[in-house]
Amino acid sequence: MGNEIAGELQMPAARRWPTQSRSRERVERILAAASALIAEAGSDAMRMSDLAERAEVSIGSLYQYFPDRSAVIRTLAERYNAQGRECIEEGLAGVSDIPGLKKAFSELVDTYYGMFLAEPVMRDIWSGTQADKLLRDIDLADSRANGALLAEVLTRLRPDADPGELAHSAFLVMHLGEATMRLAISVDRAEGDALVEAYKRMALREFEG
Amino acid sequence: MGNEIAGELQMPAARRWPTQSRSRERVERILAAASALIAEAGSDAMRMSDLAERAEVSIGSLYQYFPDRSAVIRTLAERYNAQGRECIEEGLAGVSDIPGLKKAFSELVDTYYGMFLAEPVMRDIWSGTQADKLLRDIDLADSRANGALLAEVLTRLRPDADPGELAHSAFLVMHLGEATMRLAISVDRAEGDALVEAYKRMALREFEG
DNA sequence: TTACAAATGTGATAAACCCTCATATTATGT
DNA sequence: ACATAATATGAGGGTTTATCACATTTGTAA
Repeated sequence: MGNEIAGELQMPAARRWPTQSRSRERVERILAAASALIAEAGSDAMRMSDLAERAEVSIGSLYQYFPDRSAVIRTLAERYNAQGRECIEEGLAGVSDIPGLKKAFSELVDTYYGMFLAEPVMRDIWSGTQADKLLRDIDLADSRANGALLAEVLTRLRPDADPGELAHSAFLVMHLGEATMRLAISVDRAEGDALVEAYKRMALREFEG
Repeated sequence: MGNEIAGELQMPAARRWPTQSRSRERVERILAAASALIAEAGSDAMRMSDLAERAEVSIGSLYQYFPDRSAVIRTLAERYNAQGRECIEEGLAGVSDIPGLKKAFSELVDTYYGMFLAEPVMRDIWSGTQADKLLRDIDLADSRANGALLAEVLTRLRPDADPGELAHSAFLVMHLGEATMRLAISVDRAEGDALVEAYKRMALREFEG
Protein backbone atom coordinates (compact mmCIF):
# COMPACT_ATOMS: atom_id res chain seq x y z
CA MET A 1 0.00 0.00 0.00
CA GLY A 2 1.14 3.48 -0.81
CA ASN A 3 0.08 4.66 2.62
CA GLU A 4 2.54 2.44 4.40
CA ILE A 5 5.32 3.76 2.26
CA ALA A 6 4.06 7.20 3.09
CA GLY A 7 4.18 6.38 6.75
CA GLU A 8 7.73 5.17 6.49
CA LEU A 9 8.84 8.26 4.70
CA GLN A 10 6.67 10.64 6.70
CA MET A 11 5.47 12.46 3.67
CA PRO A 12 1.91 13.48 4.35
CA ALA A 13 1.90 16.15 1.74
CA ALA A 14 3.51 14.26 -1.09
CA ARG A 15 2.11 14.36 -4.55
CA ARG A 16 3.43 11.21 -6.11
CA TRP A 17 4.34 8.18 -4.02
CA PRO A 18 7.83 7.02 -4.77
CA THR A 19 7.69 3.35 -5.69
CA GLN A 20 11.10 2.94 -7.21
CA SER A 21 14.09 2.99 -4.92
CA ARG A 22 15.81 5.67 -6.97
CA SER A 23 13.04 8.11 -6.24
CA ARG A 24 13.17 7.37 -2.52
CA GLU A 25 16.81 8.28 -2.52
CA ARG A 26 15.86 11.38 -4.46
CA VAL A 27 13.33 12.43 -1.84
CA GLU A 28 15.94 11.94 0.85
CA ARG A 29 18.41 14.04 -1.12
CA ILE A 30 15.82 16.80 -1.40
CA LEU A 31 15.06 16.75 2.31
CA ALA A 32 18.74 16.71 3.22
CA ALA A 33 19.36 19.66 0.94
CA ALA A 34 16.41 21.50 2.47
CA SER A 35 17.79 20.83 5.92
CA ALA A 36 21.16 22.21 4.95
CA LEU A 37 19.72 25.32 3.30
CA ILE A 38 17.45 26.06 6.26
CA ALA A 39 20.33 25.60 8.66
CA GLU A 40 22.36 28.07 6.63
CA ALA A 41 19.91 30.87 6.03
CA GLY A 42 16.52 30.03 7.47
CA SER A 43 13.43 28.56 5.85
CA ASP A 44 12.28 31.93 4.53
CA ALA A 45 15.38 32.16 2.41
CA MET A 46 15.02 28.69 0.94
CA ARG A 47 14.24 29.05 -2.76
CA MET A 48 12.99 26.15 -4.82
CA SER A 49 15.72 26.87 -7.36
CA ASP A 50 18.42 26.67 -4.65
CA LEU A 51 16.88 23.49 -3.35
CA ALA A 52 16.89 21.91 -6.79
CA GLU A 53 20.51 22.87 -7.36
CA ARG A 54 21.68 21.65 -3.95
CA ALA A 55 19.82 18.37 -4.25
CA GLU A 56 21.12 17.97 -7.82
CA VAL A 57 17.60 17.61 -9.09
CA SER A 58 15.50 19.61 -11.51
CA ILE A 59 12.83 21.96 -10.24
CA GLY A 60 10.20 19.77 -11.80
CA SER A 61 11.35 16.84 -9.68
CA LEU A 62 10.71 18.80 -6.51
CA TYR A 63 7.10 19.11 -7.50
CA GLN A 64 6.86 15.41 -8.22
CA TYR A 65 7.04 14.67 -4.53
CA PHE A 66 6.02 17.88 -2.82
CA PRO A 67 2.92 19.79 -3.82
CA ASP A 68 4.45 23.10 -2.93
CA ARG A 69 7.34 24.82 -1.20
CA SER A 70 5.87 24.71 2.28
CA ALA A 71 5.27 20.97 2.05
CA VAL A 72 9.02 20.44 2.10
CA ILE A 73 9.27 22.39 5.33
CA ARG A 74 6.24 20.67 6.80
CA THR A 75 7.75 17.27 6.11
CA LEU A 76 10.88 18.23 8.00
CA ALA A 77 8.77 19.61 10.84
CA GLU A 78 6.87 16.35 11.16
CA ARG A 79 10.07 14.36 11.24
CA TYR A 80 11.38 16.44 14.08
CA ASN A 81 8.07 16.15 15.89
CA ALA A 82 8.11 12.39 15.58
CA GLN A 83 11.60 12.37 17.02
CA GLY A 84 10.47 14.54 19.93
CA ARG A 85 7.45 12.41 20.60
CA GLU A 86 9.59 9.30 20.84
CA CYS A 87 11.64 11.13 23.42
CA ILE A 88 8.55 11.94 25.45
CA GLU A 89 7.19 8.44 25.19
CA GLU A 90 10.44 7.00 26.46
CA GLY A 91 10.74 9.56 29.21
CA LEU A 92 7.25 8.92 30.56
CA ALA A 93 7.46 5.15 30.31
CA GLY A 94 7.66 3.45 33.67
CA VAL A 95 6.66 6.49 35.69
CA SER A 96 4.72 5.19 38.68
CA ASP A 97 4.12 8.10 41.06
CA ILE A 98 3.88 11.90 41.10
CA PRO A 99 7.45 12.52 42.27
CA GLY A 100 8.62 10.20 39.52
CA LEU A 101 6.55 12.13 36.99
CA LYS A 102 8.03 15.39 38.17
CA LYS A 103 11.53 14.09 37.78
CA ALA A 104 10.85 12.59 34.37
CA PHE A 105 9.11 15.72 33.09
CA SER A 106 11.86 17.95 34.34
CA GLU A 107 14.45 15.90 32.49
CA LEU A 108 12.31 15.87 29.37
CA VAL A 109 12.11 19.64 29.37
CA ASP A 110 15.88 19.84 29.60
CA THR A 111 16.29 17.35 26.77
CA TYR A 112 13.83 19.21 24.60
CA TYR A 113 15.46 22.52 25.33
CA GLY A 114 18.80 21.03 24.39
CA MET A 115 17.37 19.81 21.10
CA PHE A 116 15.97 23.24 20.32
CA LEU A 117 19.28 24.87 21.09
CA ALA A 118 21.31 22.37 19.11
CA GLU A 119 19.24 21.87 15.96
CA PRO A 120 19.30 24.90 13.70
CA VAL A 121 16.56 23.51 11.49
CA MET A 122 14.27 22.82 14.42
CA ARG A 123 15.05 26.26 15.78
CA ASP A 124 14.12 27.87 12.53
CA ILE A 125 10.99 25.93 11.82
CA TRP A 126 9.58 26.31 15.30
CA SER A 127 10.85 29.74 16.11
CA GLY A 128 7.72 31.29 14.76
CA THR A 129 7.98 30.93 11.03
CA GLN A 130 4.50 29.57 10.80
CA ALA A 131 3.38 31.44 7.77
CA ASP A 132 0.88 28.90 6.63
CA LYS A 133 -2.04 27.37 8.39
CA LEU A 134 -0.96 23.81 7.66
CA LEU A 135 2.24 24.24 9.63
CA ARG A 136 0.25 25.59 12.54
CA ASP A 137 -2.02 22.57 12.30
CA ILE A 138 1.01 20.33 12.59
CA ASP A 139 2.09 22.24 15.67
CA LEU A 140 -1.35 21.84 17.19
CA ALA A 141 -1.50 18.13 16.43
CA ASP A 142 1.91 17.74 18.01
CA SER A 143 0.83 19.43 21.23
CA ARG A 144 -2.27 17.32 21.26
CA ALA A 145 -0.39 14.08 20.81
CA ASN A 146 2.17 14.98 23.45
CA GLY A 147 -0.60 16.15 25.75
CA ALA A 148 -2.36 12.82 25.33
CA LEU A 149 0.77 10.99 26.44
CA LEU A 150 1.01 13.14 29.53
CA ALA A 151 -2.69 12.93 30.26
CA GLU A 152 -2.54 9.16 30.21
CA VAL A 153 0.10 9.15 32.94
CA LEU A 154 -1.71 11.79 34.96
CA THR A 155 -5.07 10.01 34.96
CA ARG A 156 -3.31 6.84 36.03
CA LEU A 157 -1.55 8.55 38.91
CA ARG A 158 -4.53 10.60 40.01
CA PRO A 159 -7.59 8.40 39.55
CA ASP A 160 -9.73 10.66 41.73
CA ALA A 161 -9.26 13.76 39.56
CA ASP A 162 -11.55 14.70 36.67
CA PRO A 163 -10.01 13.11 33.54
CA GLY A 164 -11.36 15.83 31.27
CA GLU A 165 -9.74 18.54 33.31
CA LEU A 166 -6.48 16.61 33.43
CA ALA A 167 -6.57 16.27 29.67
CA HIS A 168 -6.96 20.00 29.18
CA SER A 169 -4.26 20.66 31.68
CA ALA A 170 -1.86 18.23 29.99
CA PHE A 171 -2.59 19.66 26.55
CA LEU A 172 -1.96 23.17 27.80
CA VAL A 173 1.22 22.23 29.64
CA MET A 174 2.65 20.64 26.50
CA HIS A 175 1.63 23.48 24.24
CA LEU A 176 3.00 26.11 26.59
CA GLY A 177 6.16 24.06 26.77
CA GLU A 178 6.65 24.54 23.06
CA ALA A 179 5.84 28.22 23.41
CA THR A 180 8.42 28.49 26.17
CA MET A 181 11.05 26.85 24.00
CA ARG A 182 10.33 29.26 21.17
CA LEU A 183 10.59 32.15 23.58
CA ALA A 184 13.74 30.83 25.21
CA ILE A 185 15.61 30.50 21.93
CA SER A 186 14.58 34.03 20.94
CA VAL A 187 16.31 35.71 23.87
CA ASP A 188 19.86 35.44 25.14
CA ARG A 189 21.00 32.22 26.68
CA ALA A 190 20.94 33.27 30.33
CA GLU A 191 17.43 34.62 30.15
CA GLY A 192 16.32 31.62 28.12
CA ASP A 193 17.59 29.29 30.80
CA ALA A 194 15.79 31.25 33.51
CA LEU A 195 12.54 31.18 31.55
CA VAL A 196 12.76 27.44 31.04
CA GLU A 197 13.30 27.04 34.79
CA ALA A 198 10.28 29.21 35.52
CA TYR A 199 8.20 27.12 33.13
CA LYS A 200 9.28 23.93 34.84
CA ARG A 201 8.23 25.28 38.23
CA MET A 202 4.84 26.23 36.85
CA ALA A 203 4.29 22.92 35.09
CA LEU A 204 5.43 20.78 38.00
CA ARG A 205 3.02 22.51 40.37
CA GLU A 206 0.26 21.62 37.95
CA PHE A 207 0.92 17.94 38.60
CA GLU A 208 0.33 18.24 42.31
CA GLY A 209 -3.40 18.82 41.98
CA MET B 1 9.06 66.80 15.34
CA GLY B 2 8.23 64.02 12.95
CA ASN B 3 8.69 61.53 15.72
CA GLU B 4 5.82 62.91 17.73
CA ILE B 5 3.58 62.61 14.75
CA ALA B 6 4.88 59.10 14.37
CA GLY B 7 4.00 58.38 17.96
CA GLU B 8 0.50 59.68 17.51
CA LEU B 9 -0.08 57.60 14.45
CA GLN B 10 1.83 54.59 15.71
CA MET B 11 3.68 54.13 12.49
CA PRO B 12 7.07 52.77 13.40
CA ALA B 13 7.74 51.39 10.00
CA ALA B 14 6.64 54.34 7.92
CA ARG B 15 8.74 55.63 5.12
CA ARG B 16 7.58 59.22 4.75
CA TRP B 17 6.08 61.11 7.67
CA PRO B 18 2.78 62.62 6.72
CA THR B 19 2.91 66.33 7.39
CA GLN B 20 -0.15 67.41 5.48
CA SER B 21 -3.53 66.54 6.89
CA ARG B 22 -4.65 65.00 3.63
CA SER B 23 -1.95 62.38 3.86
CA ARG B 24 -2.84 61.52 7.45
CA GLU B 25 -6.36 60.79 6.33
CA ARG B 26 -4.85 58.73 3.54
CA VAL B 27 -2.85 56.64 5.96
CA GLU B 28 -5.94 56.02 8.04
CA ARG B 29 -7.83 55.01 4.90
CA ILE B 30 -5.09 52.54 4.07
CA LEU B 31 -5.09 51.03 7.55
CA ALA B 32 -8.87 50.81 7.62
CA ALA B 33 -8.84 49.07 4.26
CA ALA B 34 -6.15 46.67 5.48
CA SER B 35 -8.24 45.90 8.53
CA ALA B 36 -11.25 45.14 6.40
CA LEU B 37 -9.32 42.95 3.98
CA ILE B 38 -7.66 41.00 6.77
CA ALA B 39 -10.97 40.50 8.52
CA GLU B 40 -12.39 39.13 5.28
CA ALA B 41 -9.69 36.75 4.13
CA GLY B 42 -6.69 36.85 6.46
CA SER B 43 -3.47 38.77 6.23
CA ASP B 44 -1.85 36.20 3.95
CA ALA B 45 -4.43 36.93 1.32
CA MET B 46 -4.01 40.70 1.50
CA ARG B 47 -2.52 41.87 -1.80
CA MET B 48 -1.08 45.31 -2.21
CA SER B 49 -3.21 45.75 -5.32
CA ASP B 50 -6.37 44.91 -3.38
CA LEU B 51 -5.34 47.24 -0.60
CA ALA B 52 -4.76 50.10 -3.02
CA GLU B 53 -8.11 49.56 -4.67
CA ARG B 54 -10.01 49.27 -1.38
CA ALA B 55 -8.35 52.36 0.07
CA GLU B 56 -8.95 54.23 -3.20
CA VAL B 57 -5.28 54.97 -3.45
CA SER B 58 -2.62 54.08 -6.00
CA ILE B 59 -0.13 51.34 -5.29
CA GLY B 60 2.62 53.93 -5.26
CA SER B 61 0.92 55.76 -2.41
CA LEU B 62 1.03 52.66 -0.23
CA TYR B 63 4.79 52.71 -0.50
CA GLN B 64 4.94 56.37 0.40
CA TYR B 65 3.97 55.52 3.96
CA PHE B 66 4.84 51.86 4.37
CA PRO B 67 8.19 50.44 3.36
CA ASP B 68 6.68 47.10 2.48
CA ARG B 69 3.65 44.89 2.74
CA SER B 70 4.38 43.53 6.18
CA ALA B 71 4.80 47.03 7.60
CA VAL B 72 1.08 47.59 7.10
CA ILE B 73 0.31 44.49 9.13
CA ARG B 74 2.88 45.37 11.77
CA THR B 75 1.34 48.79 12.23
CA LEU B 76 -2.05 47.24 12.86
CA ALA B 77 -0.47 44.74 15.27
CA GLU B 78 1.15 47.53 17.26
CA ARG B 79 -2.11 49.41 17.49
CA TYR B 80 -3.85 46.39 18.91
CA ASN B 81 -0.99 45.79 21.32
CA ALA B 82 -1.15 49.35 22.57
CA GLN B 83 -4.85 48.90 23.15
CA GLY B 84 -4.22 45.71 25.09
CA ARG B 85 -1.49 47.26 27.16
CA GLU B 86 -3.80 50.09 28.22
CA CYS B 87 -6.25 47.43 29.35
CA ILE B 88 -3.59 45.75 31.45
CA GLU B 89 -2.36 48.99 32.93
CA GLU B 90 -5.86 49.91 33.99
CA GLY B 91 -6.60 46.47 35.32
CA LEU B 92 -3.51 46.35 37.48
CA ALA B 93 -3.82 49.90 38.78
CA GLY B 94 -4.79 50.08 42.42
CA VAL B 95 -4.07 46.44 43.16
CA SER B 96 -2.86 46.30 46.75
CA ASP B 97 -2.62 42.65 47.76
CA ILE B 98 -2.22 39.18 46.32
CA PRO B 99 -5.92 38.27 46.37
CA GLY B 100 -6.59 41.57 44.64
CA LEU B 101 -3.97 40.76 42.03
CA LYS B 102 -5.51 37.37 41.43
CA LYS B 103 -8.92 38.86 40.91
CA ALA B 104 -7.62 41.61 38.62
CA PHE B 105 -5.51 39.20 36.58
CA SER B 106 -8.35 36.76 36.21
CA GLU B 107 -10.59 39.50 34.88
CA LEU B 108 -7.88 40.71 32.54
CA VAL B 109 -7.51 37.27 31.04
CA ASP B 110 -11.24 37.16 30.39
CA THR B 111 -11.19 40.60 28.81
CA TYR B 112 -8.24 39.68 26.61
CA TYR B 113 -9.84 36.42 25.57
CA GLY B 114 -12.97 38.31 24.68
CA MET B 115 -10.96 40.70 22.54
CA PHE B 116 -9.29 37.85 20.73
CA LEU B 117 -12.60 36.18 20.07
CA ALA B 118 -14.31 39.34 18.90
CA GLU B 119 -11.66 40.99 16.71
CA PRO B 120 -11.07 39.11 13.48
CA VAL B 121 -8.02 41.19 12.65
CA MET B 122 -6.43 40.57 16.00
CA ARG B 123 -7.26 36.90 15.66
CA ASP B 124 -5.59 36.71 12.32
CA ILE B 125 -2.49 38.67 13.14
CA TRP B 126 -1.83 36.86 16.37
CA SER B 127 -3.05 33.43 15.41
CA GLY B 128 0.40 32.48 14.25
CA THR B 129 0.87 34.37 11.04
CA GLN B 130 4.27 35.53 12.07
CA ALA B 131 6.04 35.02 8.82
CA ASP B 132 8.58 37.73 9.33
CA LYS B 133 11.00 38.29 12.14
CA LEU B 134 9.90 41.87 12.73
CA LEU B 135 6.40 40.79 13.65
CA ARG B 136 7.83 38.27 16.07
CA ASP B 137 9.93 41.02 17.58
CA ILE B 138 6.80 43.06 18.13
CA ASP B 139 5.21 40.07 19.85
CA LEU B 140 8.24 39.68 22.07
CA ALA B 141 8.36 43.36 22.98
CA ASP B 142 4.69 43.21 23.82
CA SER B 143 5.15 40.29 26.21
CA ARG B 144 8.09 42.07 27.75
CA ALA B 145 6.19 45.30 28.30
CA ASN B 146 3.19 43.51 29.74
CA GLY B 147 5.48 41.38 31.87
CA ALA B 148 7.14 44.51 33.22
CA LEU B 149 3.77 45.86 34.31
CA LEU B 150 2.99 42.64 36.13
CA ALA B 151 6.48 42.38 37.63
CA GLU B 152 6.15 45.85 39.09
CA VAL B 153 3.01 44.86 40.96
CA LEU B 154 4.49 41.55 42.06
CA THR B 155 7.69 43.03 43.47
CA ARG B 156 5.60 45.55 45.36
CA LEU B 157 3.36 42.90 46.87
CA ARG B 158 6.15 40.45 47.60
CA PRO B 159 9.14 42.51 48.71
CA ASP B 160 10.89 39.47 50.15
CA ALA B 161 11.02 37.54 46.89
CA ASP B 162 13.88 37.76 44.41
CA PRO B 163 12.95 40.56 41.97
CA GLY B 164 14.87 38.95 39.12
CA GLU B 165 12.99 35.73 39.49
CA LEU B 166 9.68 37.56 39.71
CA ALA B 167 10.52 39.42 36.52
CA HIS B 168 11.19 36.19 34.64
CA SER B 169 8.05 34.69 36.04
CA ALA B 170 5.94 37.70 35.05
CA PHE B 171 7.42 37.78 31.54
CA LEU B 172 6.72 34.10 31.10
CA VAL B 173 3.19 34.33 32.46
CA MET B 174 2.37 37.13 30.03
CA HIS B 175 3.95 35.41 27.06
CA LEU B 176 2.25 32.12 27.80
CA GLY B 177 -0.97 34.06 28.16
CA GLU B 178 -0.67 35.16 24.56
CA ALA B 179 0.22 31.62 23.54
CA THR B 180 -2.85 30.36 25.35
CA MET B 181 -5.05 32.87 23.53
CA ARG B 182 -3.65 31.79 20.19
CA LEU B 183 -4.28 28.18 21.11
CA ALA B 184 -7.76 28.86 22.45
CA ILE B 185 -8.93 30.57 19.27
CA SER B 186 -7.57 27.73 17.17
CA VAL B 187 -9.79 25.08 18.73
CA ASP B 188 -13.52 24.94 19.26
CA ARG B 189 -15.10 27.30 21.70
CA ALA B 190 -15.75 24.85 24.55
CA GLU B 191 -12.21 23.55 24.54
CA GLY B 192 -10.85 27.05 24.19
CA ASP B 193 -12.75 28.15 27.27
CA ALA B 194 -11.45 25.18 29.24
CA LEU B 195 -7.87 25.89 28.19
CA VAL B 196 -8.15 29.52 29.23
CA GLU B 197 -9.46 28.38 32.61
CA ALA B 198 -6.56 25.98 32.99
CA TYR B 199 -4.13 28.75 32.14
CA LYS B 200 -5.68 31.01 34.74
CA ARG B 201 -5.29 28.35 37.43
CA MET B 202 -1.64 27.91 36.51
CA ALA B 203 -0.90 31.60 36.41
CA LEU B 204 -2.70 32.42 39.63
CA ARG B 205 -0.76 29.78 41.52
CA GLU B 206 2.39 31.45 40.30
CA PHE B 207 1.45 34.56 42.25
CA GLU B 208 1.30 32.74 45.56
CA GLY B 209 5.02 32.20 45.77
C1' DT C 1 18.10 -9.04 -26.78
C1' DT C 2 14.39 -6.24 -28.15
C1' DA C 3 10.25 -3.86 -27.73
C1' DC C 4 6.85 -1.67 -25.30
C1' DA C 5 4.51 0.55 -21.42
C1' DA C 6 4.78 2.70 -17.15
C1' DA C 7 7.26 5.57 -14.16
C1' DT C 8 10.16 9.27 -13.59
C1' DG C 9 13.01 13.50 -14.92
C1' DT C 10 13.55 18.06 -17.18
C1' DG C 11 13.52 23.10 -17.78
C1' DA C 12 11.41 26.76 -20.56
C1' DT C 13 7.69 29.37 -19.42
C1' DA C 14 3.16 31.08 -17.63
C1' DA C 15 1.25 33.38 -13.75
C1' DA C 16 1.30 36.00 -9.63
C1' DC C 17 3.20 39.21 -6.88
C1' DC C 18 6.08 43.04 -4.72
C1' DC C 19 8.10 47.22 -5.24
C1' DT C 20 10.35 51.26 -8.00
C1' DC C 21 10.67 55.41 -10.43
C1' DA C 22 9.88 58.86 -13.90
C1' DT C 23 6.25 61.77 -14.43
C1' DA C 24 1.94 64.27 -13.19
C1' DT C 25 -0.76 66.57 -9.79
C1' DT C 26 -1.71 69.23 -5.66
C1' DA C 27 -0.48 72.20 -1.75
C1' DT C 28 2.10 76.07 0.40
C1' DG C 29 4.45 80.35 0.83
C1' DT C 30 5.57 84.89 -1.19
C1' DA D 1 0.13 84.52 -9.85
C1' DC D 2 4.29 82.12 -9.59
C1' DA D 3 7.74 79.02 -7.76
C1' DT D 4 8.93 75.37 -5.03
C1' DA D 5 8.12 71.63 -2.16
C1' DA D 6 5.15 67.77 -1.12
C1' DT D 7 2.41 64.18 -2.63
C1' DA D 8 0.11 60.94 -6.09
C1' DT D 9 0.20 57.77 -9.95
C1' DG D 10 0.53 53.23 -12.38
C1' DA D 11 3.15 50.96 -16.08
C1' DG D 12 6.84 48.05 -15.80
C1' DG D 13 11.19 45.61 -13.85
C1' DG D 14 12.53 41.86 -11.23
C1' DT D 15 11.80 37.79 -8.52
C1' DT D 16 9.71 33.58 -7.29
C1' DT D 17 6.49 29.72 -7.46
C1' DA D 18 4.46 26.12 -9.95
C1' DT D 19 3.05 23.81 -14.55
C1' DC D 20 3.22 20.75 -18.42
C1' DA D 21 4.59 18.95 -22.80
C1' DC D 22 8.28 16.35 -23.90
C1' DA D 23 12.60 13.48 -22.90
C1' DT D 24 14.62 9.80 -20.42
C1' DT D 25 14.93 5.75 -17.56
C1' DT D 26 13.15 1.50 -15.59
C1' DG D 27 10.60 -2.78 -15.50
C1' DT D 28 8.76 -6.66 -18.01
C1' DA D 29 7.43 -10.06 -21.23
C1' DA D 30 8.09 -12.03 -25.70
